[in-house]
Amino acid sequence: MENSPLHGGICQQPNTQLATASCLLAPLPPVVAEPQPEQQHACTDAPPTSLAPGAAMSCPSLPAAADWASLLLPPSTSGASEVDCAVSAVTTVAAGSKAGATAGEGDNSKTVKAGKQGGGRGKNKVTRPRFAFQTRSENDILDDGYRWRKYGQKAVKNTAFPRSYYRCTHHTCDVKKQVQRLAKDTSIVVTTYEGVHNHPCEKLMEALSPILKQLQLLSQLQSCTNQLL
DNA sequence: CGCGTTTGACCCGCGC
DNA sequence: GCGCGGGTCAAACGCG
Ligand SMILES: [Zn+2]
Repeated sequence: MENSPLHGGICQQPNTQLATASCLLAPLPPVVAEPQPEQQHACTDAPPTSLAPGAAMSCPSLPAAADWASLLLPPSTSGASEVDCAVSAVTTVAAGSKAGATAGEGDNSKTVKAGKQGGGRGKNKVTRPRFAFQTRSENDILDDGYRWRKYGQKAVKNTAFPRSYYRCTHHTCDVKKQVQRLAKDTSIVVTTYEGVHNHPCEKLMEALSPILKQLQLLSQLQSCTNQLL
């Protein structure tokens, strides 16, 4: 079942804006942060494919924000394989630049053993959400705004290209992600995030600070205006 | 020197 | 019990 790890309708939207919005909405959206003046054009949109049973992921024509919100917190408990409802949407990333392209994403609570070397005897099974993203990019390394440290690389069966394992460098954060390319479509990179960041993404903040500043300014201005009225 | 990547070894669950 | 496949560790190495 390694093939077609994601299924479902395709929801796609402009990346940069989209990424920013989702980041603001959710505390830890694994999205790209670099607001690059990239021309983002919608990739080939496909007609809504039949969703797999259990994946009640519907992507009606909604504003980007709403769409993502629904994507980020789907109440439905899906019972599929690894990444349950992985909506596939591929955003094209221009080569040479790290523009964000997000694709599908599935939430899955997987039981993983927490204990490890040296006395982690606890059968402590922690369930943490997993999100799968698919990106069409020539570049392997996509900067999503967080800092990752690679801790492993392994070749998986039936996959010509190795899979890389990354971990968030924050001490208070043990989010992991793995990146691999599709065997057939070399141009597609699948990124699977595991867990949630419990810290802000400073890169995103940095990129956003001017905008936020201006927002504050506008807010003040508005309040002043209201008082005058 | 501090930090991130490389890379083989190790571990562990699972199927036979 | 053993082999395999996938995930992680950690020493060594490289770079700014
Ligand atoms: Zn993190």
